This record gives sequence, C-alpha cells and structure tokens, in this order.
Amino acid sequence: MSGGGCSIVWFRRDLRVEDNPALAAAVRAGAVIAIFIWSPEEEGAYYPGRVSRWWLKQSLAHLDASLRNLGTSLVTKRSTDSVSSLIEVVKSTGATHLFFNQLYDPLSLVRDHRAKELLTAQGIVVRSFNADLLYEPWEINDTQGRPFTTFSDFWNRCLSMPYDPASPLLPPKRITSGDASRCPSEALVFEDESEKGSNALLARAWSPGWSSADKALTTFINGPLIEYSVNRKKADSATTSFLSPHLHFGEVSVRKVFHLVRIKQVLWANEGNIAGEESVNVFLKSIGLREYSRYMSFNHPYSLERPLLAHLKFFPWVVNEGYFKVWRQGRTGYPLVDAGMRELWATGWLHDRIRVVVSSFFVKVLQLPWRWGMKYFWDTLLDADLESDALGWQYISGTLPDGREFDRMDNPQIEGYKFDPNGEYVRRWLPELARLPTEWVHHPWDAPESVLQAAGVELGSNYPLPIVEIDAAKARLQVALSEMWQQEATSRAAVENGTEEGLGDSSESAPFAFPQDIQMEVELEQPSRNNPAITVRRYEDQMVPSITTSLQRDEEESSMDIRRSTSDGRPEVPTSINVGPELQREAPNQGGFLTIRNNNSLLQLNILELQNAEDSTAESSSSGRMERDGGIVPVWSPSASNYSDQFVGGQSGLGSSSSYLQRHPQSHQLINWT
DNA sequence: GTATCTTTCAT
DNA sequence: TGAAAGATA
Repeated sequence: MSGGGCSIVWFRRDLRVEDNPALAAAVRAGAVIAIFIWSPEEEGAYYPGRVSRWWLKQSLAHLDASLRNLGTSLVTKRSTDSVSSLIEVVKSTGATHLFFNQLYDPLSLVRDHRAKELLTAQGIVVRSFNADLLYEPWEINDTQGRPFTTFSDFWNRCLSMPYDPASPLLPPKRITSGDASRCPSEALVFEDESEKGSNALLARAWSPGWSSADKALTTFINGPLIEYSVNRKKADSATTSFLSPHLHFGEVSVRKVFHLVRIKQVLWANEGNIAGEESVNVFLKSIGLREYSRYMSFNHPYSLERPLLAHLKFFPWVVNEGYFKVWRQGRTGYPLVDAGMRELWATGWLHDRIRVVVSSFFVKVLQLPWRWGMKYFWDTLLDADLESDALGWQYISGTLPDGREFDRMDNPQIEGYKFDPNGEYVRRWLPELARLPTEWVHHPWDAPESVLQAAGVELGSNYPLPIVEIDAAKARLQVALSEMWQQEATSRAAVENGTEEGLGDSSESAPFAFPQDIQMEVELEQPSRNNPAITVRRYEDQMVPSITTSLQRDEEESSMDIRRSTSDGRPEVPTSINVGPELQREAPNQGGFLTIRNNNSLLQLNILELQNAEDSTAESSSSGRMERDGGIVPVWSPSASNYSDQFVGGQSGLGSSSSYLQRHPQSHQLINWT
C-alpha cells in the first residue's frame, strides 16, 4: 500500500498509549505512523543529563514494544532540527495529518508553533492536544480574566472549576500502521561508553515506561497515599509516589492520576477517614505545583531564566565557583546539606524536603545565583523538569510574589533534627560521620574533641568545617539586600528621568552564564591519606535510590567499589555549555522581533503583530469566557495589567512577548472529538 | 469558657 | 519570619 493519507503522531514527553489524545485522534483518522525525534542540541544549555537520557532510552523502547503489540512501531529520527525532520517525515510518507500533544516550555511553544505554521502551509492538517495538564493554562483565570500570580489562588481555582478535567482515554485496541518503509528509523544514541557503567545501576531501582508508571501509581494509591500527609516530614522515607520521572516523560497521564486519587478521596471521606482525605489534598497539591509550573512557563516564558520579581535582578549574587563546587560535592560542612548532595550525585534522586534544604542553602547561605543550582539539578536529577525546577528554585529564592521571604534563612542544623531526627539519613550518605552520636550528627563543629575522636571524625580533614557560618551568612545577606534596594532605586530614578530606556535588556538577557565547567571535579578530591577507605567510598559510582531492599544495595556497593578503580564515576554532565536556549528580545520599537536563538535555528516572530493580536483578544475576552466549542481555544491571555509591572517581564515588555502563539490562535486548535 | 504561650509549616 | 492551629493556664 502507499503511505498516502496516513497520520503522523509526534511523540515527545507523552510516551504512553493510554490517555494519549494525539494518538487516539490519529487512530480515529486511519493509518498511523508514530515518530520520535531526538534532537537534544535544540535544548541548548538544557541538553538532557545522563540519567534523563537513560530514562528516555528505556521509555522509548517500552513505547515501541507497546506500539508493536498494537500493530505499528515507533520510528525514531536523529536530528538537530525537529521541525525540518518532521517535514521530511511527512514528505517521505505522504502523510496528510500531524497530531501531537502540547508542551509549555518556551522552546517547545516556539518550535511547535513553527511546526504548525510550516506544515499547515504545505496543506497538512495539524492538530495538537492537551495531554499534560488538568486544564490548559488559558482556562484558569481570575474573575477579571487575568492569569493568577499566586499558587494557592491558582490551585483553588483549578479545584473549583465548573467542569472536571477531561476523563482519561483508554488505549487504542489496535493501530493500523501507515507505510513507513520510505522513512526508516535512525539509531539513537543516548549514552556514551563512559556512561554505561553508571547507567547499568539505575535499572535496579527504576523501571521507565508507561506500564511501570501505572504500576507505581497503583502501588502508591493503595499504599503510601493514605499516610501521605503524616509521612511527608521524613526525609528518608519511601512514602513519596516516585511518579515524578514517569510524569516528566508523560508515561502516565496526570489526569488519570487525578481521577484515581480523587476516587480514593471520596471513598475515604465516606468512611470518615479524615487523615486519608487530607493526604489526598496534600498529594494533589504537588500535582498542582507541577500544573502551576507549566502555567507560569506559559504566562511568563522568561521565568525559566529570570526572577519574576523585578527588584531581584539587582541582587548581588556571589559568583563563586568554589562555593558551587563544594556544594555539588557535598562538602559544605553542614551534614544535612552534604548528605543530600551526595545522594543526588549518587542516585539522581532526592526527597522533596531535601531539595528544599539544599537549594535554600545554595541561595541563602552561599548566595549563589539560583540558575546555577537549577542547571545542576537539570544535569543530575532523574526527574529533571525545566518548568517544575524553575518554579521550585524561584520559590526558594524568594523571587515569586508568593515565594518565601527573600531574607529568610533556614538553618540546616535545625532542619536536620526536624527531618532526620535520628541522623539515619546523614549517616547513610556521610559514612565519615556514621559513628557520631545523634546529639552531634547535625552540628559536628560543636561536638567535644573527645566525641569527635571516638567517632573518627577530624574536622577540616575527613569532614569539612562549615564553609560559611550561618550568622555570617545572615549578615552578608542583609548587606546584599540593602545593596539590591539601592540599585533598584537608582535604576528606577534613571528610568523616570528617561536616561535609561529599555532597562538595558541586552545585558540582562543572560543574567548569569553557567560556569564553563559545571562538572563534578572529582580529580581534585584525591583520596585522603588519613582515611582512604572512606574517601573512596564517598566518590564511588552511582548508587541506586533508597527504595531498593538493603540486600540489593549491599550487592551494589561492593560491585561499585570494584568499578571505582577504573573510572572516576562522576555524573556525566555535558561539557559544552552553549549559550541558549536564550530568549533574546530587541526592543519592540526597533523593529519588534522576538528572536530565539539556538544552535541550529533562528526563529523570529514579529512582536508588533503579536501586540495587535493581543489587543483584539483583550477585547474579545472582555465579552466573556473563551470559546470552547468550535474547537478553538485561545492560547494566551494577555497579562496587560496593574500587577505586571512588578514582574521583570512586564516591566520591560517581555511579559507580552509570551503571546507569540496568540498571533495564530487557530494553530492551537483543540479538537472536540467526542 | 477565654487569654496567652508554644509549635508547626509554609509554593 | 509570621499566621494558624494546638496546648496550657
């Protein structure tokens, strides 16, 4: 048969067959060719880290197997420009339709828009769907039709929407395969030789792919969920859902999670189980934060790079790569922080509480620029997710309207006794402190010499003294803050006098370039002469997360000790840190182009056009709710407003540049195909 | 019962 | 840090 008339399903972060609206629509339309395009260079600085790539590789294999069971297979392409590859695929297969599920990070918004524009121009029917969210970002607005700027208002609105999130779709029973014979798969390489050893261990703890995701969900709902609100305090527990990497790659639908969890909640409510009911609320809140991260990214695309509160751009961050390195290596001298960083480095996983601890320490005590920390998380976390991580770092950094106060500084010692009261977590990840009594385990610097000696701890030798004293850090933070306000006042005065037009956009487009070498520099950490065994242990290779049985872990530890002799076992963080994806904007009055620069593509969208489109939508939206029938959903609600001036984006006009999609609302059609 | 101290927990 | 919930007088 000829491939003519078939549909392409473009898989990205929706690696599942169940509740996949794009796949379902394609199956409905007839013959299907499923493709995945691996084009990591497009992500610029956010080239996926080693553990993310490992996950993706497994997940794709799993998806391919599932598609084969249903009657087709996954065509894979290696590319440096996904849209060009898409066009080639369409041409070589003679497809007439393209279906995909929407993404909300700035790069994807632009890329998907371009795909729609180019393919539509060639007569291809292009449809995209919401598979990633409970509600589309533009569905959730305040009473005046403007996007929310605080999480709790946003989430309350989501929970009180007049209509429920769409019900999950069943997987297709069978897929008629389109003819992909003239569109052969290309081999994708997700790991290099040096990464294989480290990756092999991941498989013991994690199992990527949609069916494992489903299993994890069921296990969680029938197990830890009911106690979720009680257990969330413990840093070292297996009480989290472990769904985040699955959710990142779309192996399980967030709507399915939502519905199943809500069913449990109703059940527990009827039984009068208050704790269970509350647990569901707490868990759903974390789903809501994921939701909100997309919402923020959509409404403020620059929030991945810049603080949302304008004055924070004047904060004098401490640009100290030495601090940065010490933090990454888990050698800050604060046991809870160090244990967390060692766990992250070794396993690619960190309990949410500990993420808060280490990132708060990073921003408040070390005063390093939060984007560095965010980048390191991106490189090392198994569930690295740009939107979620940006939201998290901005929250911690106090750069959100509803984030923590900027001058609040947490004390790792106090948090240590709160989240790890018996010191078990610290002892597991910091063997050099393993023999220290609980009384001192979170503040060894206060311990009597005799206690340290008995525990084999030599401060400054096999475990460091605190890199910065908390009191000193507090004082430094105050100084930095007054400097910030002074700068801010100066700048505002300059703007009011008209001496500084446009706020010097060019200089702030990349607030803090990433350090050239963001890798773990293990070679600088020679095994200590005093205690070689412990030092070697500290830098051994990737360990599995704590969810495995202790038996398994023992095996792994011994096997890793052997491997240690041949490779340095550091996480493989890409060495080439390119500039970008960097969103650069020239002032609208100078020609008005939103320029998105990337390694291999340069996209330009005319901002003047966007602004016109904005005006018209502002008018139409004032007339009431946005249309849902007719299949057209407006894609962006302008945040033209009184609050926007507190945002960097609003102040310099960047907020409105997020409307690049709005110019073509029809390009974001949502098919009403029930 | 209220008034005031203490603890908890932040998106 | 400070608002809300819990504990104690």
